[in-house]
Amino acid sequence: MAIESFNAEQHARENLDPRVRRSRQMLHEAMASLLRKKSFEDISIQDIAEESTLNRATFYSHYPDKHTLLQCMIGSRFQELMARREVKLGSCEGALKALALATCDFLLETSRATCGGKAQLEGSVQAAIVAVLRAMLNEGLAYRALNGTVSAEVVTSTVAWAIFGAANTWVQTPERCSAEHMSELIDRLLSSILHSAVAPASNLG
Amino acid sequence: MAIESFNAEQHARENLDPRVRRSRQMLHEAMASLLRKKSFEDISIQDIAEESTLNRATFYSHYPDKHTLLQCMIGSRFQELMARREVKLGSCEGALKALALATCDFLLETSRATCGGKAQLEGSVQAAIVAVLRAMLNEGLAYRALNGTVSAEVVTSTVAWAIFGAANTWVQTPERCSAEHMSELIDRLLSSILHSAVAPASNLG
DNA sequence: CGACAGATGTCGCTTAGTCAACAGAAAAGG
DNA sequence: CCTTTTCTGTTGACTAAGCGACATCTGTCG
Repeated sequence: MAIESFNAEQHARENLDPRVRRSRQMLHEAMASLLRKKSFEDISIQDIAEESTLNRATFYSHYPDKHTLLQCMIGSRFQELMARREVKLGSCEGALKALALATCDFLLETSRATCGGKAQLEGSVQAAIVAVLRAMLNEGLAYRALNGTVSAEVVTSTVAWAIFGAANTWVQTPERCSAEHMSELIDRLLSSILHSAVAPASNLG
Repeated sequence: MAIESFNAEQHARENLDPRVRRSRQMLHEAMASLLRKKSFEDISIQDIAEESTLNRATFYSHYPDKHTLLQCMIGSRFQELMARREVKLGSCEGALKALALATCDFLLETSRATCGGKAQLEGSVQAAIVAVLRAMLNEGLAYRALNGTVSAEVVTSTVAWAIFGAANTWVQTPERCSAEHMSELIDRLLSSILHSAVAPASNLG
């Protein structure tokens, strides 16, 4: 239920009843707001209903539980950040670095906006972030000629998790370097992996 | 239709369907937002519908026209300002001045948040503001012994319009004094009128 | 002048959200 | 331990909002 509902939420983002868009938006905001006050496991469905001013039954008509809500919230906010920065892999050079930078910024901001400070992210949340990264990487590769040595899915999955892993340990490092510097580092580490998937003629920054 | 619907909106503010509250809130915000971009007469119902992300039919189920919406918006925002400042005529001393100050601040802020800058207020809008003033003055007098020389309604109406008149010309004065000073002035001008309605023993600041 | 694009109210049908009530699963606590 | 309370999912009846369509009523242009 988790990933499917998240994807459904994202893909049909346009032609979607304004009411459900609003309700989900309100549930997202309620969750974000509550996370500033208490830890995730202390948040009840009732809390979410009250904070969002929506009825409890309405919550259940959108999400089966609070984990799924959190996952969808993270995914959609991460995606919004990407959209705001207009991060697109179409424009080769520096795209990978931009992706890494966005991930670093997002994780840092998320951990700051959370009650526990740097509370370890839920497993499902990690998956949500990686899902966005994978989708973007896949889209980036879609327009390129591939050499069939490895499946594109494997490559993008590898790179996506690698970005997440790097960024995640980075935010949890007490004395960390700048996000800018970190993303530069990630770019250098991973660009070769990405190149290994595309045909020699094609070029990916 | 105008005043009645406004009052209905205010009085039943608590036990009111959340959906209705939300929709009206969104319509208010849409109107306020549009007023920053264009003048009132250039705003169409469709504009309001689009800006609020509500359906055009939904607008008509709340307000008969944009004039009524504007009026309700002004009234409710003015009332909110009062509530925020906890202006209450129960606490005698300085209450009238606080009322005047709130009115000055509100009119100034409203004219600033309007496209035309200092565009003359609609007649219905003036009535909305005065209605709030009158209601507060009436409530303030309700707990006091009155000498029957003049009806309380006449007094509060007089004072309310006087406050509005003073504040309104004040905001339209290019080189005006501070709102603080102006409200002090209004207080001195009008407090005697208010006193004329209450019994000698009672005291109203 | 008519043609035409756009705004206005209004209507019927569909769907989302509200609300009260329910039974069952945890916690709390004496 | 058993009671009491709180949270949880779920249901069904009711109401608000969405949507498309329609007949107007503008204003504008050739």
